[in-house]
Amino acid sequence: MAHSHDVPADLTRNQGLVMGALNHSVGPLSAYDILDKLRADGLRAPLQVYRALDKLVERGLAHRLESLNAFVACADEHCHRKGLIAFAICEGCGKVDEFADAVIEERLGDWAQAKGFKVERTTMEIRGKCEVCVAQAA
Amino acid sequence: MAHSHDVPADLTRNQGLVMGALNHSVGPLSAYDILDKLRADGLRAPLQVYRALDKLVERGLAHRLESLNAFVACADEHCHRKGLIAFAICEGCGKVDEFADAVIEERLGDWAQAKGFKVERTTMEIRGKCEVCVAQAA
DNA sequence: TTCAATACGTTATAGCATAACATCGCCGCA
DNA sequence: TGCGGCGATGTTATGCTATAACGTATTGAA
Ligand SMILES: [Zn+2]
Ligand SMILES: [Zn+2]
Ligand SMILES: [Zn+2]
Ligand SMILES: [Zn+2]
Repeated sequence: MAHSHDVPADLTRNQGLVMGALNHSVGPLSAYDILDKLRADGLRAPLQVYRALDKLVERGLAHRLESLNAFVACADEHCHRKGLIAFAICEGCGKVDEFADAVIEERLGDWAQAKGFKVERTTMEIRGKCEVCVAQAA
Repeated sequence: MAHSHDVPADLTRNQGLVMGALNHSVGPLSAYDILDKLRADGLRAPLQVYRALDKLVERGLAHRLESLNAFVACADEHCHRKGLIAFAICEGCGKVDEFADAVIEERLGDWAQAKGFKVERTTMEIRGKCEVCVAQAA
């Protein structure tokens, strides 16, 4: 879960706190999870967290996992250069693996072009068990 | 929005009502949307809708769109034979196009095998504008 | 008939997200 | 220096999404 500690310095206080919470978590956190972790730092209302998350997601420092209603720190410094990002979410340990695949993206582009569909955003989330958890279950 | 009217006959009353609501909608419906449409038929509580939806999704007659917290009728009679299904959701008119792509699925399988990840379920949702809505915007 | 499985109905509650409004601090500019 | 815009913040209230917990009813075998 390589989390990048070289966080941009121009984050606001709340943004920094939220980013820190995400960076120090092994798995995704809901906005309310984050809020609970940050009450000691003075945060009190969900909106404070949501507003920070909006900015972080906008800047590509964090991602929203639609299928979990939760958020993770971006694990790939350069993911904003890539188009489609996929997430593999382990139901066992909660870890999230982030990856990009040019072939899938191209294939999707082909489909869109054929249909005249203008893609604005794609979410791809794979649920299952990671290697470690598969081994443990056996 | 080809909705299949040859719905299985063994649905329960509530399941049938919910399926009907989905079939007659041009776009996705939230559970609460469905509830409102079915109050006249006697449904009163969210749980009645959610329980029906669970069964319908389980049988592949409906799909849940994670990025919308909403549900659509399955548009492809044979989609349960296919693996990965993708949804293209138009932000303009709300229509949803359901399709399967073997290449994407294979590519995903390759990634999973390389990583030792055991895939259980995949959601792929593309947000954007359909051909009609793109034309209108121009 | 008896039992188990499934569906149903109802109330209450938990979890996720945003509206609306006031305030504050920063920075560019008259 | 003082004004004014803008973005971030703080706070309260509210709305939307989903499930827990309980009891009843129906069905369909053994
Ligand atoms: Zn990323
Ligand atoms: Zn795992
Ligand atoms: Zn389908
Ligand atoms: Zn459209």
